[in-house]
Amino acid sequence: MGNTHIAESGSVQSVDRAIAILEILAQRGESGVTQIAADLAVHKSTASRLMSSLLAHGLVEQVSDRGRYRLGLGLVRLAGAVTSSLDVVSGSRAVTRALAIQVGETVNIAVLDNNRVLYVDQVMGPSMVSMRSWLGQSVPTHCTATGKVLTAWLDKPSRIAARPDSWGKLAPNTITSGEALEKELAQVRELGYAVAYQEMEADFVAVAAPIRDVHDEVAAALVISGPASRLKPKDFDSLGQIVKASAAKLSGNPNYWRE
Amino acid sequence: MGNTHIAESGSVQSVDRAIAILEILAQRGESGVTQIAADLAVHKSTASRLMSSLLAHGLVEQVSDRGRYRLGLGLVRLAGAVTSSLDVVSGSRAVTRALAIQVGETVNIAVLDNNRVLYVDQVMGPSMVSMRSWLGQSVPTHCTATGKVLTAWLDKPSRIAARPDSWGKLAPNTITSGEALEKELAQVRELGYAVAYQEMEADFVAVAAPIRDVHDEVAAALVISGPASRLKPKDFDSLGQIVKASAAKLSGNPNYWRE
DNA sequence: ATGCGTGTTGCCCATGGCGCAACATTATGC
DNA sequence: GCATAATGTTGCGCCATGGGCAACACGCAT
Repeated sequence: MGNTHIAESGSVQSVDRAIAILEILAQRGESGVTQIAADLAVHKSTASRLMSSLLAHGLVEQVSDRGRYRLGLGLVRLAGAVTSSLDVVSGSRAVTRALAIQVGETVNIAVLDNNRVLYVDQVMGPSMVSMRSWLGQSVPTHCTATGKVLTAWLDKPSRIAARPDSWGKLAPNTITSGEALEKELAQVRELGYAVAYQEMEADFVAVAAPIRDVHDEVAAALVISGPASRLKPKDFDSLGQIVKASAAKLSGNPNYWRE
Repeated sequence: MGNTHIAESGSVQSVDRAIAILEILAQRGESGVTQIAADLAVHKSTASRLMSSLLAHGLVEQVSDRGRYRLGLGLVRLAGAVTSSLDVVSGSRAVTRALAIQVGETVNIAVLDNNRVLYVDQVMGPSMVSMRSWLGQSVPTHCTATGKVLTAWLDKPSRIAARPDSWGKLAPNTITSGEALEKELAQVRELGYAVAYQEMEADFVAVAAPIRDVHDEVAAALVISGPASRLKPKDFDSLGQIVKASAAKLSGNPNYWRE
């Protein structure tokens, strides 16, 4: 995220600055007025007034009087409206709940967002091991089943843009080169689903399939996840077919899964 | 939420307007530029430019070209940073996961927000029936265990301000008068926990206890919930004691659960 | 083909956003 | 305990930006 915003048609500079503050706080956790002013290259009185507006609406809050600021719960309220409207329009939760019951694991929906995976809805399965809140989390594309599904059908320049900055080994089976990833994505296109078997985290397994828009393009990914002790390689193809079937029910929705 | 913003020291009018747009879209689902302009009492070119800034940052998106707007997934990303930081600072998820395992039901944390209950974190239990995403949802105070906990220890004018606008019967046991609610809240203060037994929804039961700040004031509520077929009246007191014990572990955290 | 409504954008000007300076408060070092 | 430094806030005045107007492009209904 660039700190200086190049003026473009129709944008409002002070609104852009206020949103940049939210993005800085999302990355840093907490910041003071002086630090925010430095990041935005504005005077600290400017930063103080922008923070004041965000504070008044609950989008930021002060950690202590005359101290540092952090993101506020007003954002949780607004995000709740987003996830509710995802369901209102697509009816996705009926499908995701049925899938969670059928396979007994956590189910999520994710989209591609700034070349990373963003989890936008979640239904948890009965497992204790998978008690984890993915909603709102952002993860890399190369080591997640959702990321593979969201990128496999992109053109090559776009697939390359979505690759990680570094190929560190995050888990026993992390893909660590562009070549290996291209072969993996070719297989995803052939099978119609993706698997991540202990690639982002040890013991963590996910199976994902594409949710397509009316133009048959991949708009989102439907994914089930759980521990390796329960999701074994011999089951991957049957699970893949099940997830594909559920994702197909969510595909073809006009005016929804658009980026 | 008033549409006209009375200028106050340190606030930035165009930022206030942009946030007001987000709040309108949260309430309405979708809106057009002309409608937003009318709500804000500004020219539609002003509304169009404000929307353009929000669009550029992903806080809104267009449902279709030259059409209506809705809240964007950028808010889900920002909210994810909020719920992650709740855990980072308070370590609440270790406690909420342990509680979910212990009682086998869904666990949530909620705060009082604009005289309503706002769910800010969630761990789901093993039950299929309780598969429901509360995160970001806002519900009334009088018919929820969390709402009773969040309001019981307020002074009387604040308790009255938190009452619903109407006393409609939402479920078999909905409280339908201020007098009955006052008696209920007195009992909550005495027991140290609250129960909602089929009050907001049929078959839905919740047991909540207060999370207190360093000043011993109620900052948030910890709640377990599930269906009436599993959570029976004879169990309420033991469940209440268990939730109180878990809430106590989350209490006394400086600089966190502040409103 | 025409009329209507919506959303966008160039232009210009009035105003609101901003930087400066001063101040209050808190934290830090000695 | 005191002096200094750093942070955040706020009054003031200026000017750069936000915003209204008008014109335009587009989609839809008739």
